[in-house]
Amino acid sequence: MEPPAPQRRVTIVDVARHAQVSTTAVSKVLRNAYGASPEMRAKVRRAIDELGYRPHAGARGLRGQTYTIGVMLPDIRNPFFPEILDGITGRLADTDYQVFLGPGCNGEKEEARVTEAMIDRGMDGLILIAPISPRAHLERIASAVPTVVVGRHGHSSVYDAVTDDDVAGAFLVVRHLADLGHRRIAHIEHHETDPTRIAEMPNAQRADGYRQAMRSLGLADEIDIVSTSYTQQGGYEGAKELLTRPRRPTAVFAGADIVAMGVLEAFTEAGLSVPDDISVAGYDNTTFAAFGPISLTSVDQAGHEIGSNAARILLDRIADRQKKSVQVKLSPTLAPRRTTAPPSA
Amino acid sequence: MEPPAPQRRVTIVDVARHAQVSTTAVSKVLRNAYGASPEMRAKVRRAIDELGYRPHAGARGLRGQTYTIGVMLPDIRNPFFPEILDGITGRLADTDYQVFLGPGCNGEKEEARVTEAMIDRGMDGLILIAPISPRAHLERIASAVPTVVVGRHGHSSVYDAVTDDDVAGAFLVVRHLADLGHRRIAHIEHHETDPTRIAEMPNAQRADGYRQAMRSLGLADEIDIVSTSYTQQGGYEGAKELLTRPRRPTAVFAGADIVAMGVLEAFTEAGLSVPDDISVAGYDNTTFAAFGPISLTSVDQAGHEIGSNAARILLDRIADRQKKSVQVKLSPTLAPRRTTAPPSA
DNA sequence: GTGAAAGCGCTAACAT
DNA sequence: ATGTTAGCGCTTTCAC
Repeated sequence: MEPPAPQRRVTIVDVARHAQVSTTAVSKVLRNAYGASPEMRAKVRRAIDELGYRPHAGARGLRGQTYTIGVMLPDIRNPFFPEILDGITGRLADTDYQVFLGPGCNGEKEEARVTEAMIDRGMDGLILIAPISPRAHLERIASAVPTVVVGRHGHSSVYDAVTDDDVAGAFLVVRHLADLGHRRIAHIEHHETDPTRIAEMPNAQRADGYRQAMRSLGLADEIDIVSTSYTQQGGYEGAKELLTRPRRPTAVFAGADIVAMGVLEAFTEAGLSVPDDISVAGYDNTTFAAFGPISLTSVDQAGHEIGSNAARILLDRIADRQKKSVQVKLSPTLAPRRTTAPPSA
Repeated sequence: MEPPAPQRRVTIVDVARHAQVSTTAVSKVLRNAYGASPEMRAKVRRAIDELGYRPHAGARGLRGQTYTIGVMLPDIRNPFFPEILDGITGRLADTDYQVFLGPGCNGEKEEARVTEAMIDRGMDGLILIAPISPRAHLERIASAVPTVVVGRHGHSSVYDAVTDDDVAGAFLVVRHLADLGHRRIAHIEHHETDPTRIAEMPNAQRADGYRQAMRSLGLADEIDIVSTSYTQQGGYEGAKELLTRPRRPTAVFAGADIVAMGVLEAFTEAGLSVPDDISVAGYDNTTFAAFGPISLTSVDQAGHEIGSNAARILLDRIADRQKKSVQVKLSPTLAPRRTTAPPSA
């Protein structure tokens, strides 16, 4: 009775021996590198299949790459992020790269922990989605590993950036509401404290776009912004506050679908009917917004394209770390639904 | 003008030199291993801080552990999974382990790709949430790396398992509806084809629980199951079919909240009022269900506990790979809301 | 309690 | 085109 041998993993040495070639040859085949004849390639591939060999990423990383891409996103619960993710994995599907996600991070400290963990694991590239860390920190990360930042406006020479045009998105909403006949259009924004970060954050851009749009439509006097947060709770509170106005707005532009959810909840509680008594629009065009019984007018960010662009740019940068940084700004579209209608008055 | 040195990473050798000790000593301190005096520990820790040293996980993995836990989950979009995830990360927060998620996998092939990628990256343990791969494949994975399977019933001697009692959950719903006075209670289940897998899947258990509950309440004649899938589309189609019944059910138990969403959509379209004309209950108690304007009666699976239990058990198994496998079955509770009410007739 | 040295699986530089 | 060899950063014997 032999003790059950703790089955050693098949290594490149086993493959080399089995194929009667050197380990170098195997390595070259694995990486599709120059310097292996077709016959050699065939021989090696056969051996790989027969032995069920799979390279050990950690060992590869010690000298070369790990073929691993890390994606950091702030909150798994936000139904917009899966769209981006699909775009990323779609673009990477027929490459040797494998994607791993960091667990949701809510604060700067969490972001730092996750990005460090990714770097420590030798990941070849990072995609940071809507990070809140200061730009200096992002640049430190990017100088350690190829990095694409998604959802931060502004230009960096160290990292590449993919954004959606949030100003344009806000314009779409305001114009849509104005076209319906609304004048008293209020906005609920995410309160931003950090002065260095403010100009780069999508939420600030949306509020800015709202202001610009209102002015350009001659509605400057009607500008009405409530500052809470991009959460359901924030939407709820913001809506409550808007209901106390002497002249109640006839339409509310929430900075995110999740905020609109809170708004809808508050209005339902207050006995208001949407859109008969008041119109509501969101941002992100989440599945929530698309859900029939809710049918929320929203802005579609083309998350899939954002993701595939980010992945493509990251691969380019991995291939050439010296190349000039790239900025891509995509254009949103409006998804008009049943929560917006002409004002009753 | 020096060319900007491509800043080499700080290694254990740098730390050892800086602290005037051997690399062995540093390694011991890192792993809290036996054989280092308090003074030595202090000295090394100081050097680590001063140099900003962080161990390279890939290199560690070549000999020991990578301090990485992989979590695979079928679909990021399902709002139930983040709860489990929070439970996992919460339990792991003050350990040295870092969690990474595989990107959503929908099929067996995808699951295999992700789990292989995790193993190839030397992950120390895996948590597989609601996997659909055949049991034999799960056991193969588990024999390569410590594994906890979440949401699969049945007992394995190779992997540990954490489940929620789906039969009990179905009972909760049926009893709740019966208590309200319903008799014609229909169920929408996820169609399962694979005969070997069927007994292990939560969806099958829920359908089973529904049948048992109906019988035990003397409603065996009213059993009415529509077989579609656990998607919004599946709920929509299932509801459509139920509406064609000669004697329409007065209540529908959807096997998952996402299914209930589709049911609600179909009923809204058909001009039916919920719960006045017909009651609807879901399963999972997602944020969707809790959302005020929807307010869906649902079953709460205590996702957080599921996650923390899975993480705890995984750590135990990493510590002792020979120990007997463990099964934990948690108990669900009912979250009654506004989509269920006494039947009108 | 401490350190020297071997080696984990792979790639890259350097022969041939 | 192919093979030999050094070494990536760390942990682990095994001496002392």
